Amino acid sequence: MNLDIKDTLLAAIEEAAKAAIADGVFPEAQLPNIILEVPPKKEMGDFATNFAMQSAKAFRMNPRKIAEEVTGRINGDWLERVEIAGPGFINFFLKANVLYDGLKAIMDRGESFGQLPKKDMKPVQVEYVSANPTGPLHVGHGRGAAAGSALVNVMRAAGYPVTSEYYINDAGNQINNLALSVDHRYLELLGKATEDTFPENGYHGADIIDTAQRIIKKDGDKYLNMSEEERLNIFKELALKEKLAALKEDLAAFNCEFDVWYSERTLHPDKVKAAVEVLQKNGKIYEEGGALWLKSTDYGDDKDRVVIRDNGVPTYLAADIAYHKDKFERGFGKLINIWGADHHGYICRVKAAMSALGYNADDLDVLLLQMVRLLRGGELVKLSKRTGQTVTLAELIEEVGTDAARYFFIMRSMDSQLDFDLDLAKSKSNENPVYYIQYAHARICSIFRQAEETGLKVTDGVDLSLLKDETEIDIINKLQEYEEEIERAAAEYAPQRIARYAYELAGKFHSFYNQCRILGVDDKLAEARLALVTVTAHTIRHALGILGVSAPEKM
RNA sequence: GCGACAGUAGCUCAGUUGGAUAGAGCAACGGCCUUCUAAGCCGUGGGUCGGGGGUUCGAAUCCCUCCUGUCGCACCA
Repeated sequence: MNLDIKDTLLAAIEEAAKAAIADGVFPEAQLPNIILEVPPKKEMGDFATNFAMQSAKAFRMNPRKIAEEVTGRINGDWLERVEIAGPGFINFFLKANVLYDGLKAIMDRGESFGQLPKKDMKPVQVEYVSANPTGPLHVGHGRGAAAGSALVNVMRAAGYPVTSEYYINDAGNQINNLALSVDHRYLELLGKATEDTFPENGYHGADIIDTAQRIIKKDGDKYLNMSEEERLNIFKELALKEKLAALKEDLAAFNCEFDVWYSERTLHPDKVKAAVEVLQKNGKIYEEGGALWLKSTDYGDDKDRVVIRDNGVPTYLAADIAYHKDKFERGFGKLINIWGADHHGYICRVKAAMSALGYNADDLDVLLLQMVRLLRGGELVKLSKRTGQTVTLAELIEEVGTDAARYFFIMRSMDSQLDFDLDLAKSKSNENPVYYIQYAHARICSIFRQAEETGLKVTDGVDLSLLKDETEIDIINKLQEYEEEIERAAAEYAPQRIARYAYELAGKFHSFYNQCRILGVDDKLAEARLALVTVTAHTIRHALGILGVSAPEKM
């Protein structure tokens, strides 16, 4: 509910409790943290607190007795009445004008409703997707893309200073394997190699063959005359450029924008070297078997980890340590990484490295995204990275659309496995939650169009107290919760809360729509209702915007 | 073996700073379109919150233990 009235109420409870202590009714004791909640039933009032039960032990008193003493000391012109219920809940019933004042306050916010004040804090970085540029994004990356961008959006709405970043793994073995794969396909297409000699760690995707074909179309067989090394270097850069461009295109089509594209290559060799030197200086590196090891076991890891191989080449971890060190050096106070759950074993060693560098490992939060399984016709779709048998994000968007795909990815909490039902996502039916929300928005927009024709509009003198229907009250209450929901979703890194909120708000609107008419009723009432749905449409649009889902005006 | 995450209605899932009679969608059943979009609304039925212990006024929620599922446990990334 409305944050102001909540603060007023909290203060009133605290004051009442302190007054009771001053009166000698309660013993001197530390007051518990007072919690206000919206009760599950309307008969339980607009707000409730379990303060009496919380403090029963400290006061050594019966909770109901405590509740009586507190309620006897609370009054305010915003309060209709107070009741004590159950084991000692205190239920507050607010005067109706509080509700209408709250709605008026939202109306006055206009387009800014849903945008919380900027927080005064060090910038936060969210790094997500960061898939290797060795092939197209698949559905698993899609979940990361949807969850990450929604998290960025909701944190920005909550006022956090957020920078989004994509780490491009454009150095290391996988890029060499990419070059080898393209090269082999190139030779194959020119009849100089056969499938059975395909590189062992090569990429089998059809996109690699496409790349080779494009090379031939453009330059023919001219690369056959070069040394293999020369050719591989050219193919490497060419393929990398192409894969990266495709990746950016896929993400843009999926409503994901990144502030920074960070190249791993810029870490080599200086920043990697510098990071290792700091670790050495801190005594967290030792040599064994010709390799340099990080003493990650000092920080709870199962075993120590190699950072520089015996051949002198840094491991992936070494680059990652340098990368995260660089993030902190860029001034971020909080780092959030979104990783696939299959990388969870990696968390401990990276955090260990941060501690070993002298940073606070708690300033790095790694969010794990559980796996996605695809269902079609009730059957599991078999996927294999090894053979290139995947469903790409582009194919998914093609099949079900960005809106449905994003909503489905976001609506489940990150740590639940997701069964993505392709048939459900593309069904234009009442089984599909994303359409349910969009439909509510489209219905309101339809009303706007007709209201305009009849000349109905909201004026400064609108009388909101005419909104007395239960479905109207429900919507107003729900609207009041929106910014608190944004705050929680951001603090808990839980964008799925916004998906659910949008669904629930849409549901309240649909109930209202079937219960009450806007056009054709008394002018003053029509105006009040138009005001109500105007704010509702804005809020749905805002929530969908956080989710990266469109809010169509017609369906 | 170790670890992360899950186990809640027939199905898919909400609900973790401990709170009132555990919620929603789908599926099932019964109603609502001469009026602003029926992609909608209203109603009915449906549960040993994986099992067992513990903590306390109170546990789906916290602790211990066991069972089941998924994913990991490289000088790969």
